[in-house]
Amino acid sequence: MHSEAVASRSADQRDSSRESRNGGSPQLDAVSLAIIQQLQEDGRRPYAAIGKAVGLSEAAVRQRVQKLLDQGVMQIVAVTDPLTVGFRRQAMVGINAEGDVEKIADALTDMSEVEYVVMTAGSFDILAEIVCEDDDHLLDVINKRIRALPGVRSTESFVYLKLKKQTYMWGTR
Amino acid sequence: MHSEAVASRSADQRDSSRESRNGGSPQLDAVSLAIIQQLQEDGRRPYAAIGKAVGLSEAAVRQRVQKLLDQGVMQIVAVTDPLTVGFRRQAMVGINAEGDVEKIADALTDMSEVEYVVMTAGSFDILAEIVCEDDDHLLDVINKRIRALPGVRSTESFVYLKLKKQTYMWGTR
DNA sequence: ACCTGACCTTGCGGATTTCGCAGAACTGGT
DNA sequence: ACCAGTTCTGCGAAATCCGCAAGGTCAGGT
Repeated sequence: MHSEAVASRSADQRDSSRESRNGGSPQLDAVSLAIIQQLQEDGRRPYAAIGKAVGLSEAAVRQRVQKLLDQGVMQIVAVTDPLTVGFRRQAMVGINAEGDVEKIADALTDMSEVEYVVMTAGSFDILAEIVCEDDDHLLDVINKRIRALPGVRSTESFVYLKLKKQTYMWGTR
Repeated sequence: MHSEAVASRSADQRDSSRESRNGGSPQLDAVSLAIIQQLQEDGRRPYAAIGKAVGLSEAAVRQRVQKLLDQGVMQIVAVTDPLTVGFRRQAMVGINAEGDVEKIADALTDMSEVEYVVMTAGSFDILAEIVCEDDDHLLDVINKRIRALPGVRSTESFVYLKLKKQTYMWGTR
């Protein structure tokens, strides 16, 4: 059987006691969490199936998914190993900056070759992942564009040799 | 009109001259590339729409997508900002290792808190992204589990302060 | 030349899913 | 108690998915 979730409907799904636990920006209740979990397993899973799993009607799931998408809380996309798809050079770049670090992060965000930007604590202020087609391109991005940003004190690059794992399944463990 | 893609069908879609350009493992031709691109924009886009965009029938798209999924070339999933979803502590861990580095990478891959593992060239041999619920958990993973792995010489952690960008859109630029 | 295998197309129906909308239910504020 | 805003449910209608069958085309091998 796989319909237990529907059981205690009247017991209130969006459990406000639990919502407060999460300090994130747009509060996510337990049901949305469950929906996201479903879509992390299969981004194309039908709304009806998700509804059955989380104890909601098909229409309700649809609305919530749409809202989560609109709010930018999640996105449903195809992900691949870039190396498989023809991007042979990738690197993580650690950056030391001075001044307005966030502004630099924003500048990196605007670069199409930069796929991932995160501000960190530690010996780097920012970590940025670069995806390029070849060495020339990578060199160009790192030396000409990133190092040229005002406030960038120094950078250190880690060229990817082999991607071993790439998951999107927190909560599903 | 929006049906130009269908025009030169007989001119052969799977253009073998271009396929050879890519050195990846399972050869991806231009059409599959285009399909992936479509699904990177919207993982739920209907097959018919994709077909119209890449110049293939609905059935053909369906078959290819299924194969790409089966082969593990891509996956269609929901991705989120973990911080929004209740995981408050994340970090990138740089690892210096001796001996069989790949074996260590495999060990990391087996840990559920490790979401991303990549072998690199540079002052770290491995970069691993850790996703945890709180500080205790993070500390435990880094100090007790990762540092305990045989062959791990040293580690350096970069705790995430703010995720600025996260894309999956190479090729779509 | 012939055959085989891989892949695509067209067409089809039935099951399933998506989508929009109207009405009911619940929440929080006054 | 009432009202406004939000969320959920229930339903048809339209669109999509899915499996299947009958060719067509092309590349490679014999």
